[in-house]
Amino acid sequence: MTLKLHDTLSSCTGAAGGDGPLRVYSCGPTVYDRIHVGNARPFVVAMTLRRHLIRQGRPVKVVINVTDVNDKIYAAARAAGIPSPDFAAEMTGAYIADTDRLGLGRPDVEPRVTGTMPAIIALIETLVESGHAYAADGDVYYAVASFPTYGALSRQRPDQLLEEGRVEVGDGKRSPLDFALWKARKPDEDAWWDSPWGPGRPGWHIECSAMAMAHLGERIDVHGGGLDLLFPHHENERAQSEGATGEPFVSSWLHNGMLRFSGEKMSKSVGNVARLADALDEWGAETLLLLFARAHYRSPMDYNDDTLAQARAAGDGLREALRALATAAGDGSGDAELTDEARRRAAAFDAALDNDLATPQALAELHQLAGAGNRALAAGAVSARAGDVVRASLLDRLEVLGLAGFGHSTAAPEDVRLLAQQRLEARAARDFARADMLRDEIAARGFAVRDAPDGFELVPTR
RNA sequence: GGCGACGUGGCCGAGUGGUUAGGCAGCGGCCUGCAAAGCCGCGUACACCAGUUCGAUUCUGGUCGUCGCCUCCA
Repeated sequence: MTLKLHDTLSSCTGAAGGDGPLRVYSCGPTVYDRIHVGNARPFVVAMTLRRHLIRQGRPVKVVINVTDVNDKIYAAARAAGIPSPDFAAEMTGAYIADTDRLGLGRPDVEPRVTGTMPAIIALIETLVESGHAYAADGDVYYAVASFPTYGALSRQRPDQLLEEGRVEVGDGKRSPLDFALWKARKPDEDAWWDSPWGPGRPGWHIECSAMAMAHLGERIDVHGGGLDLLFPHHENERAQSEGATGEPFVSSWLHNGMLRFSGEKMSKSVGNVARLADALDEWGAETLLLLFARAHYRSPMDYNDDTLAQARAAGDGLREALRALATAAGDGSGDAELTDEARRRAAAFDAALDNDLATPQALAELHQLAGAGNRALAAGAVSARAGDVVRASLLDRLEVLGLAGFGHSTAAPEDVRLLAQQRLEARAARDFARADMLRDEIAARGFAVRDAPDGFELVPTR
């Protein structure tokens, strides 16, 4: 099985990675605020890829950085009245905590800009020495004209960009297209580092080149991030990295589509954001993960109550199937057919993910298996043993998507069981008014009661 | 204006030159005291206009529309 990914540079879908661990770098957040749901998408994509490969025993190394020095951080810290390093540390902690709640685990390395300063400065020095960069009054700029294929990744033409005249003209810049690798310290900036060019801090793009190379080497397999980072961020990263090494930097540039909120991109600058933590509070990790998985990572996707409710409903179906399989006690006449289908669907799930992380299709395989299980179960044809096998195979793949929690069932507490028992008795006495009242009471305590041949079943609501 | 992505049934979302993706919602039925869950049945969609073809949702050209980037942005 070969992993194929779509590469933005070539706009082709092709084999990703060779021998050795798949080296994946994905642009993480700038921690000037709590992250929103859109910020979580590249994290989910990278971690899904990681989990998919790990489940199959294929080696992978995922690096997602944290940008903890930046203009916006200075500004936000100032507004909050605390030192910017403290502010950045606090927000970094919040980012870790928020993404932890998704239940996808952590990347292998999560480097901070502030912890990578020597590598960043060394990379800038290399670029200066090789003529790709020049110093000017304590700033250092990348000379875009020195990189012939600048614009190839984002399909921008340098002459066209210049014509637009929208690029910022810096004081010491030779060309308006040039961008800062190092920025001299400004008087009100309370975090800075010494460098050959004087005190200051790195520009936005150089950090990612340095961190990727520091942890994955000069050539990496996959570089991910939001489509909105394509230009200028990734274009500049490519120019820096390849300028420094003279070699191709990335085999597959992976760009995820934007989340749309009310028809527009969810973005802090637009102001239409839903914080990840709030979304998790309201909908839970599983519904959010399912929402992401239901759309291909490159497609734009709508984030709203309707799409979330649909994701939740789809999840409920899988949850039900798992619950039912756990209670299988049939004659086993359908075992062979069902376990065979489970094998086929599981393989198809893997193949779908190998095909440019086609999560909607992968999910469809699971839904089909769930349906097959329900049908066989309804026919009383599934033995307890086969039920377990199929259930385990379903959970095994759901785990890749972070959805193994669908298999957990909350046992009803004693008081709820007592109410259900009383309802059973009321029904036996044909006191249906009382039975319905007890059902409402049970519902108020978070459980749905279902009649079963041998009594009742209590299922947690949500 | 430049560059790019995309337009599939009520919604989400695969896919293919001629044969049912799947899910959710909806309707009818089975089951149930009523439900819930599950099962059975039901929708012939592919933006528009031309062209190629025996045949196009799938190929070609054009039109329209949506979104993104071109500026901090996942």
